[in-house]
Amino acid sequence: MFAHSMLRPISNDRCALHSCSVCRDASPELRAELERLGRLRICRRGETVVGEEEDTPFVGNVVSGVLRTQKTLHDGRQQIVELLLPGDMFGRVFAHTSRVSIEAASNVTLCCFGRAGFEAVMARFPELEHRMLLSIMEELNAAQDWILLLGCQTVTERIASFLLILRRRALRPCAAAATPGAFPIIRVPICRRDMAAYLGTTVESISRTIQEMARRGVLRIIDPQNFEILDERRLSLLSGRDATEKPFEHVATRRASIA
Amino acid sequence: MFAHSMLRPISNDRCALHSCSVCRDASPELRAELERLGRLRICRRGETVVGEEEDTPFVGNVVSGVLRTQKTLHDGRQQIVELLLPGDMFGRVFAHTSRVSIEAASNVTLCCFGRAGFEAVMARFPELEHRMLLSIMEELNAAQDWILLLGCQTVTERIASFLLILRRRALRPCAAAATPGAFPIIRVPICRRDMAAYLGTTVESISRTIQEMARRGVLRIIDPQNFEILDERRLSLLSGRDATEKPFEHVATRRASIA
DNA sequence: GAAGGCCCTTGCTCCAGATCAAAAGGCAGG
DNA sequence: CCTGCCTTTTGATCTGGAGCAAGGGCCTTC
Repeated sequence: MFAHSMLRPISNDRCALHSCSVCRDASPELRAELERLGRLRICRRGETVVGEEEDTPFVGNVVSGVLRTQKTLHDGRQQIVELLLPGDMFGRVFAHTSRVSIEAASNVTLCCFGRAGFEAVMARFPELEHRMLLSIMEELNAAQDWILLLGCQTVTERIASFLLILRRRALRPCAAAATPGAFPIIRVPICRRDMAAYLGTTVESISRTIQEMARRGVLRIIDPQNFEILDERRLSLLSGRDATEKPFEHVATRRASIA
Repeated sequence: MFAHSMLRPISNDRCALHSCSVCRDASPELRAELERLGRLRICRRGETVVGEEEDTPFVGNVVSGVLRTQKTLHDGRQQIVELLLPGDMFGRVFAHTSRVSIEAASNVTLCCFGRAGFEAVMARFPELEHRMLLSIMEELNAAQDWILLLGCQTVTERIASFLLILRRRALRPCAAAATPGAFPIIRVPICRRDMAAYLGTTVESISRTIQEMARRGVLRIIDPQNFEILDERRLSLLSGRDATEKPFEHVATRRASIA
């Protein structure tokens, strides 16, 4: 029987992340160091990489697939706090116990670094520590954006925002190479249940809202995980984040104003 | 007429934060450096320290009072993303434009550092950069905790959690000195409108919920900003975060289970 | 000391979205 | 191929909390 996850050293042509993760722009010495430390690991969908309140033996980045980091209340309610796509880092340096559980939302390939080893490299390469600082600041920006989304946007706005975020990610240089020419198609890499846990709503509401968007001609449902964007302008308006939308003068409320 | 905010150098006995902010445990040289760079600034309630999408000329920490960092949607809906209490840092190093607006939720005293100057000190003192990394990681933890709160907790749970967080902050060593012996009293340093914008709800819901808690004997309302905790155990249960609460086996839903 | 603004509270109404229920399709394992 | 499980969708119902309105108290400004 195989171990339920496999570890192996990174051979030069394995980790395709050199151009878009911690390794990007790293000096040759640092890159060599990281390559020596890194181990590829494959996890199947549903597998837990790090448990909540558990020790975090390693950090790393996602090579392919999607990780979810989530928190669970004692009565079982769950909230996905972050989705980690290829190129994103997972795990926290200097943090002995994880404040979230990290699970595979799809089959994933990870590039893992032992936490102690990684910290040692950080101590020797200030450029790495600096890069980590910037990376965590970016993560904080995203988290604060999510707070806005959960705190005062409707389910429709959340879903539209989510689709647009996925789209922007897919159009980023290093990801675009992976899905060439698929311009108006958005691929949602997670199931409805995970979408619900991420967006702070339920599978039923998501299903209804997306079907409604399709009826209104905003998008076409190719299959439950793939949509063709028919009217990006309108999707952007639905997201409530459109910059061209004129500010209203009336008193702000918690709910969206009637569109 | 006075400038609407005043700047002055920190004299040795002015900034009381040596023991609990960036300065804590700083080497004497670093501390001297920061003291030379720091300027005290006083802002009145409602004043904007840094506007959304504006340039951030400085970073710093809160000496007294409360700052709120908030985001605004184009139709005017607002969400407070963070409350910064004495000892907390505001502003982002290396970030040229702010992603939030930073405003005084009460009269505040700030200790400000020019951003460029602070970054220069960081470059010379790795211990400072490291401390910043840890500080931002802590901020990220708090933000992710807030995502859980907004994503799947009821208004009652949010309020109870908020009160308990304030309580824990007030009991922390360096803050406790400021309010000695005030054990069962929670002071809420912000108005209902800010509470609502922070907790993702409305002033009416907050008012009703707190009154209900008082009717049930969980707390006593001394005045709208001061509460005496009568039953901490029950408050903790209401927060939905009590560790002793037994996990249910039934299917988890988005709503709280009937208590 | 009068006026205007906030701030907080409370009653009433209404609705977005959660919950409950059920059915159909797909996939993995035996 | 059958069985069981999971995913997605759709319909029907219910409710937590938002919206609206109004009243009283306090503070600041003129």
